[in-house]
Amino acid sequence: MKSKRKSISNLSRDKIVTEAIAIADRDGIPGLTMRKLAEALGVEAMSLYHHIKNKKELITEMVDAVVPMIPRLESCVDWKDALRKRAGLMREALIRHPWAAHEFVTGINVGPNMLRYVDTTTGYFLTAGFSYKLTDYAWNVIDSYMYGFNLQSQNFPLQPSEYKEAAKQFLPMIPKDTYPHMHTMAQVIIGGEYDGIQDFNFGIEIILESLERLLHGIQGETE
Amino acid sequence: MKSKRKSISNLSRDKIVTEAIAIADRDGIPGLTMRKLAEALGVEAMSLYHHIKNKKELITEMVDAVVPMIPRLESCVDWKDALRKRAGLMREALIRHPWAAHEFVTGINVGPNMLRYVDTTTGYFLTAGFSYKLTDYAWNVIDSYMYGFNLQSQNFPLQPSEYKEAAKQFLPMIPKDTYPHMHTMAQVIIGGEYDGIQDFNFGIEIILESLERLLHGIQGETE
DNA sequence: TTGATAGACTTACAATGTAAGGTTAATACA
DNA sequence: TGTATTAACCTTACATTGTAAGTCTATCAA
Repeated sequence: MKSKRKSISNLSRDKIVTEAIAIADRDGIPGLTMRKLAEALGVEAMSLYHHIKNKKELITEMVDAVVPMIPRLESCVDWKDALRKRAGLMREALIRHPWAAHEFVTGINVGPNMLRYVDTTTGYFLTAGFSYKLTDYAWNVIDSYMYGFNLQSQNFPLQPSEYKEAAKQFLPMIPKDTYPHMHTMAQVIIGGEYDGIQDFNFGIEIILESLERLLHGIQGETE
Repeated sequence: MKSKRKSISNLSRDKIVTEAIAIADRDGIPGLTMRKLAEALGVEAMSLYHHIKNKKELITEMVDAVVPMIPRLESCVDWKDALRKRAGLMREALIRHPWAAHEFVTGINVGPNMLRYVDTTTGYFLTAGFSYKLTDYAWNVIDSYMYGFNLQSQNFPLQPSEYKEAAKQFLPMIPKDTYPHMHTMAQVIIGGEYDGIQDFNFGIEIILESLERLLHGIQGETE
């Protein structure tokens, strides 16, 4: 008598989460209010509380729902390629859902998608021959970078095409004698030989390269 | 006739910012309310608005006030040592002010301390011989990692000493056939050969090592 | 039929940032 | 000295938020 009800409830729960993600994608988490969400679902705000405990729990569900599905490592695929693919997929997810990076990084997530995601990632490293300890380290470096990069770039107020003009505008605020390096840096930007915060992949490659050297024991410099 | 007023105003502004930082350190940014802040200063909430435009501006000031003072690169000091030092100082600041990482990463900051901080950092790279473009890339990788790592570890709900017990508790939620790698990882944790999210420095060393190789042109693998 | 209950609704409240405007005391100038 | 200006603070008020508490209703088991 309970299982039947539960399935109906779950359906509604899914609809709530889906709609909440759509709203958050548009308006951010502050723009996701219970009233607005309810209205979008043709319902009153308090009705939502029959399906979710509170807003925090809703966000937890939303986070798990946007965890990207990353492919299992097939034996023939290089672990580095697998991690590149994973980084690309996560980056796409973070771009599609601009609120998500902050939520991933803040607070714990143990939804089924996240668990699968983490398990697969861990598998990449273990299969490649990393120790458990090194796997944890490596995984952490990559994710810290991924989240940090995306948070920074998502919140950066300018488009690459606007850099030149902005730099020109701010140059007077950066006198050469106080900030010599930044002054020149800004001039370089104005000169057009430069295009600002770029290339997520640069960092991924940097990190993967060092990890590979660690894996092959080329140099034990781990401090 | 105006400058005299201004100095009094600035003094109050500083006191507001200082007190706001103290409150945020204790209660976080959500716990920093205008009323609470005013009360701590022996004043009514609306009085604050004579010195600051709004809460957002206040936070901007707070952020700049906690930017660590990093030493200028003296010619004899290795650029990597300078960056290690910088990372350590920033990490201390982020630990002392748990709200700060999020604010650094979210929204732009052009206060005088931040400008000096960025200028000095840029100087490390340029002096070492990095191009402007590579300097920007490198600076970005390090900061993305720094912010990402701190956000993750600060929000991680467990102390290292609690890992073992937590892992034991969660093990049933991680069946071996669904999550084979994580299952073993959790067992390793229980086995005690492992101590969880650790070592900020690991990532810094990893990144610095690759950057040095790029600087010396050992391998052009930058994708 | 009856009565339990899932699921929606109504009302209400406390907490928040801050707009609008009032009060007071110090300063600038006649 | 007297008067006008104004910096600094205060009072009141409001819209917006999450959500507690309780109500109504249609469905389904008995």
